[in-house]
Amino acid sequence: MNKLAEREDIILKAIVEEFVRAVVPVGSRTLTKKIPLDLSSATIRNVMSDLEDMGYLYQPHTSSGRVPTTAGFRYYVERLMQLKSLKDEEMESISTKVDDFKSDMIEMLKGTSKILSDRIQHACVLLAPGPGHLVLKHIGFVLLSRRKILVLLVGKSGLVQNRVFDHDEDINQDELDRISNYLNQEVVENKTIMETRKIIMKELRREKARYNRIVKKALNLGDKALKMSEAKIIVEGQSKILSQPEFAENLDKLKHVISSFEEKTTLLKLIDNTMSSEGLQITIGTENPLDEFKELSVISAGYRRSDSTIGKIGVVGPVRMDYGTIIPFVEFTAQLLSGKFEDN
Amino acid sequence: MNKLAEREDIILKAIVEEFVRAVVPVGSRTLTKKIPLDLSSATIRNVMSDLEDMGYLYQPHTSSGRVPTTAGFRYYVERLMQLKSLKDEEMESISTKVDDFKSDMIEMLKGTSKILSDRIQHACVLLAPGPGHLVLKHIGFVLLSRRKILVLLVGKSGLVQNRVFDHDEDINQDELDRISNYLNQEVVENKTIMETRKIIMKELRREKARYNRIVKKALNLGDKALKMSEAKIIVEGQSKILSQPEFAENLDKLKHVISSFEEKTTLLKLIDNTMSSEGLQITIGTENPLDEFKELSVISAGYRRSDSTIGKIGVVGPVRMDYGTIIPFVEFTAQLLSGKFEDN
DNA sequence: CTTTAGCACTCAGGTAGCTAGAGTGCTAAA
DNA sequence: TTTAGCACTCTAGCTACCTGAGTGCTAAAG
Repeated sequence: MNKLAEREDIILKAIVEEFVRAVVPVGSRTLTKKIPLDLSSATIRNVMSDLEDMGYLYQPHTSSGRVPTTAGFRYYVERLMQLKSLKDEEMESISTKVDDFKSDMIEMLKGTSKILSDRIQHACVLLAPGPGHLVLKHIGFVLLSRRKILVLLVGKSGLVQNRVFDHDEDINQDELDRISNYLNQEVVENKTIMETRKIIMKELRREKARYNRIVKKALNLGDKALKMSEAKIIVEGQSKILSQPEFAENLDKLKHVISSFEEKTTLLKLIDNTMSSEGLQITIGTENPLDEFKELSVISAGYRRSDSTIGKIGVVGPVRMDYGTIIPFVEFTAQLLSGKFEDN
Repeated sequence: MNKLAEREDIILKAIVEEFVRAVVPVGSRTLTKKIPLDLSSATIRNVMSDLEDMGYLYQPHTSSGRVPTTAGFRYYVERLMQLKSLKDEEMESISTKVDDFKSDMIEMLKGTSKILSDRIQHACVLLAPGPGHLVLKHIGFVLLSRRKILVLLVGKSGLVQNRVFDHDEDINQDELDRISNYLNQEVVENKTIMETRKIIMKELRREKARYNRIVKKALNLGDKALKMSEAKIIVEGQSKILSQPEFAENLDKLKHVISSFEEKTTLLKLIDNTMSSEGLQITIGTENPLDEFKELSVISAGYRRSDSTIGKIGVVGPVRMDYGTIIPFVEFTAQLLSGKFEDN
């Protein structure tokens, strides 16, 4: 994407911003009033025509104004946009609201998504930390029936995961208690599930395990218990999409998009595709490989615990979003979440 | 609601069913073909006119066919409708799907709602059992930080509930373990949370508690741990509402309804209003006291553990629903859930 | 070479008028 | 009591027309 002439920059910027504001194709006359340059509409028309040739604009029909293409928005986002930094009160207000949530991690993440969604009036998608990243505080077993064992994994932050599995021999609650004691004392404390599993694997290979029945059982059971389940996706404010003027007439598209949002697997793909890398990421309209989201943009940012990205938070809205305003919000929220997951 | 003449019954039934099918006002000519009687359209017109006077039908405008009113649907549901009982395969298929869910109660309920919603193509609202109804198998405490305690309540069926609360004095994990041992052995086994609480209250008043520190602490903690949290509402398939033809043109109403669905408090009211009684309940259109839902009907049924209703499952859709098909589904699903919560 | 004024042209969207079709209510006869 | 027949009503869809915003092109001015 080559740098354009300065005048082209100014005009493209004005077109994008005017289009974002009014959601209607922008014409040359309107622009004469919006740009700081003193040019006639005819001149602007020439520039617009150039920009169209370069692929930054397109006309819905011959005699209409221009609308930025995906490439136009992309250029705008990379070179023209000015980020509007958040006001201190704004940050303050968000972070106190987030602090108000109780200790259940999922509730906190849902709440945070809702806050973000309400602030910027677009849908919000959040990928919760995979269970592998849970920092364990405690592991417990409850015998439900002769060979059915419930495992409880309690995270440092108070998050609980649980799951039932079948054991291949009879076992009683006392034994389970001894096993969980062993695991809690020897293995678990302050490591993530992934780390814990690695340790267990290693231990299993060591001599000692072969000779101590309880240890061996504990490790085997621990291994089974920590097998990971899939990541969780949270969506808030989907109905915000209904309010977007571009969907007001096209009910079919709307339906399609909304039901995609209900389909967790589609969302998972969306996140795989657009949220895979770390840091801030912006996917605009047709850049999105999923058909359902070709008319939407996704702005997302990862949040982290110590050095690794453990989840993502993103905003999904029409291509015509106010990128300059929304990006700082998304970044701030991601930072806020990182802070929540920091060990302290 | 008085019984109508037989011919009126037949015609009203045909009108309701034809309207449900075609979602368009029903005219007299159409009816001549749909009813088993050999009557001319003029005669039918007279009957329709009578039915309109009685308030069962109305005309959107003078030269259009008739549409059933709320009263018309009500009469239909109470006297005319034939329930289509579920096929065995259908029941089989639903119940195996529900069985597939893992032990987390909320996940199971969500999944069940989704299955129901997909089968009947309408939104589904579910009120999860208040935590007081869980039959306890095990209670556990994990110390998260000095005064923050996580309580784990494991139900007999493997359902887990957890919650964090603050304790007013320092405590350590050993002590917590002793406390949970005491509670597990002396109090918990095979009683619901509510029952357990009652027992604890009684114990606390007895002499013994005053002299044994651990027992006292245990009872106090148990009391705190079992304080009930608010009921949880689950919504699945809201987007099904988008596909309803009656909303296709009226985007504003649609928006209103959809955002009401996102607002948990509104839903709570809906459930208070329409799901309060036990057994099957049907609320049609304007019978609903909430403005947002005046154009929707709710079919709901309670599910129970032993003798008390512990939650509700309901379908929310346009007034023009296929009541005869949907009601058996809702009833069956509620029974299925009751089964899940039964002690066995 | 760049800019601009001017003009012819295009197209969406709104309005008005017309028609067809579905449906009604009423009346008079069977 | 039922029905055939007829006049009437209203919606939905179609066409024609007009307006206004916007364009592209050309030729003249800077």
